[in-house]
Amino acid sequence: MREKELRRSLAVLPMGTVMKLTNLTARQIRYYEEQELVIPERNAGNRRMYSLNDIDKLLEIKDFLGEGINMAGIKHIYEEKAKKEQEKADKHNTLTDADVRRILRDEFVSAGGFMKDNDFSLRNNRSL
DNA sequence: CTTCTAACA
DNA sequence: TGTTAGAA
Repeated sequence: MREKELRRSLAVLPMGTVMKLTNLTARQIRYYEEQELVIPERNAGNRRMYSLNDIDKLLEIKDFLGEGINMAGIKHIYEEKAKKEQEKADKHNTLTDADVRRILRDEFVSAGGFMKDNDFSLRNNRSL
């Protein structure tokens, strides 16, 4: 499920393709970039290159606009979404007590070269 | 031929 | 947002 995300993030679509896929004008697409929504990569020739995720976001923006939401509103929506994703990332990266114990054990093992005795290592593993 | 930036009879 | 000019 990680490989798929990588491919969806690959910027391989030029403006013309994005216009056809989203039915938006180049003017609009560039304007949304100015508003810091959907920032595309640039190729060697300074051409904007979009990813499939960018396409999804542009379509989402088009929907929001169609529902009568303005730029400020859309920006607010993504700001909130970014905050929640950050919180989740923080929690996901929090070490559990089990993680700390495992890391501590590995540190001691590599530092002292203990655990040569099988009985000792088995007893030690059982306690972890 | 396509896309980019900058600007507005 | 549309459109256009001139460059890349």
